Parts: sequence; structure tokens; C-alpha cells
Amino acid sequence: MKATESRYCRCMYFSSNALARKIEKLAQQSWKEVNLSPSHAYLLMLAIEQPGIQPSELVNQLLLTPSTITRLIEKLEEKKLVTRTAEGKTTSVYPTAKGKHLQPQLNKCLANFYTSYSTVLGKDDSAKLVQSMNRVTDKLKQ
Amino acid sequence: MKATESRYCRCMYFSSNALARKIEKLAQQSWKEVNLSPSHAYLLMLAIEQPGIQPSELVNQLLLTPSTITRLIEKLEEKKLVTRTAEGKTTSVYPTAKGKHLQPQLNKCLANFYTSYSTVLGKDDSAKLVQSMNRVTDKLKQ
DNA sequence: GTAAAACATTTGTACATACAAATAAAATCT
DNA sequence: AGATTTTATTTGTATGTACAAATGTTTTAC
Repeated sequence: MKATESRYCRCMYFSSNALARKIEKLAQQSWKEVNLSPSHAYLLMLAIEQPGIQPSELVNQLLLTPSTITRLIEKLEEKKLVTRTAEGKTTSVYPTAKGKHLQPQLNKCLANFYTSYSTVLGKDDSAKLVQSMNRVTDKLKQ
Repeated sequence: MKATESRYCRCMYFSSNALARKIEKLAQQSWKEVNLSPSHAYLLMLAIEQPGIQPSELVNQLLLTPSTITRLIEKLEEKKLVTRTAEGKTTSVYPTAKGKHLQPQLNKCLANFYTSYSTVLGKDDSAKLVQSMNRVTDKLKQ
């Protein structure tokens, strides 16, 4: 069945989740090449762009909770793509050489992902939807 | 940080997930009164509206996978809100008396949820966003 | 009418994320 | 300077969802 035909198609819970699940799947396919989930890939890209970035800043950038960020870093550490150094109460996340090497592939995956949805949805329309969603996210409390 | 300021704010993976997480949270609060997650509540409402509804139809209506639907039903069964009867390869889901009793409260939760986001976002704007998201969901393959 | 294919559902397992509590360090107050 | 509060991060545990394989049933094909 299509989302527009569901009994609950007028509910934002239904529509935002259904969309997110589909996009998640599409994104997972796009980043399969580097064998990372989209979140892990994004975190790694941030660590490459800003070596030494702190978990709190990753929380800010990715809008995920601190515990989730810790878990993401852990996994990237297991894969030897980043290292973590703690000094006092702050932690710094650095990409390893292996992690840095992945940069071109990561960019390619990102580009593929953009293409995969914007060819279906139209560049303009998808950009607008993204903006609307962000605005709404910002308007909602907490 | 705001979604509109994130490094990845132009990416639909980021924006659809960030929105879905916020809406999920809001919805969880709205359905707290009946001690159910939004998905469980929606499934129960469908079972009340269409007693004997089959898992495959729930899959259609909620756009979730069969395994997820099974898990949702299991939990509602544990809580004695629905019962399941299997005949041949089809299964039918019925609300129990206890489940049916919840109907007014479920409707109230749903109304509260609508109010909670449409007062912040505006009735029109939120309706439009919901429609856009559904259309996009439908356009994406699979 | 039996073998193969299609279908509906469930089960084992895994992933993404979060909450609440725990830990540990830094900042603030008095 | 010691006590208290705040901040940063991690850990234990839980929830929502999915994939792939398993199970059992119906349909189709020959």
C-alpha cells in the first residue's frame, strides 16, 4: 500500500517515520561500499574534517544523544577507523590513517546517495523538503 | 545546535531521521497515558476498527515489515489487549474487551498528539509537510 | 495427485537509538 | 580551599525496527 492511502496517512508520526525508514534503507545501500551505516559514515567524515572533534560537538552536528555518539565511536574504533584520546573530562576523536584513506570513497557514497534520491524526487523538490523538515525539527521543543 | 545549522543539514538522511526522532518522542509522550508506544497504539486502533484484521493488512496500513508486525501483536497480546487466532496460513487479530475499553483514551491521545505539533507548526503547514513526506515515500522504490 | 512455487506468518538475530544512572573532571560559590 | 553544582562522557539496559531463515499453508503446474 502507498503511504498516501494508509488509514493514518494524515498523521505526522506515521509519515515522518515511514519516510525516515525508506531513506534509511536507501542510505544504507549507498554506504554499503564502505561497509558502514550512514551514521557511522557521517561521524567518520566529521572526524576527518575536524580531527580531534569532541563527542559533544558530534552530538551537536548529528543531533543524536551522547550515548549514541559513544556507541558510534566505539564501533569505528573497533574497525580501526578512528582513535579516541581522553584528557580530563574531554575526549578527542581522530581518524586513523585507515580512516583517512576512506575519504574519497565516503565522498563518493555521499554523492551516490544524493543522486539516488534527487533523480527520483527532483533536485528542487528534495531540497525544499529537506529544508521544511529541518525547520520543523527546529521548531519542536527539546 | 539546530538542524538548519548542522554540517549535514542538506542531506535527506540527516533531516528525515532527525525529524522522525523528534516526532517519535513527541508521540511517545502523547500516548504515555495508555502506556503504549505510538506503533502499538496504532495497531490496536486498527484492530478495534477492523476486528479480525490480518497481519498482512497491518503491514499494508502501517508500512512496517511482517516481522515487526508480529512483534507488535505479541506485545499487545501479552498486555491482554488483543488476541490472535490462526486458521490455515492466515491469522486474525481481535481486540479484547480490555482493548476495546481503551478506545476513547486512544482517540484522546491521538487528538492530543495532533494538537501538540499543529499548535507549534501551524495546522496548514503541518498538513502540507505530511502530504509531501507521504508523496516522497511513495515515489521511492521498494 | 503429487511436486513445485507462492504466500502468510513467525523466529532468531542484529542494528540504530535512547533513557537513566554512573563516573569523572571542571567550574562556581562562599 | 573545601563543598556544591555543572559539564562531558560512558555504561547498563531497553525499545523500535528489520533481515534472513524457518515453518506451515495454499495454489499452480504438470
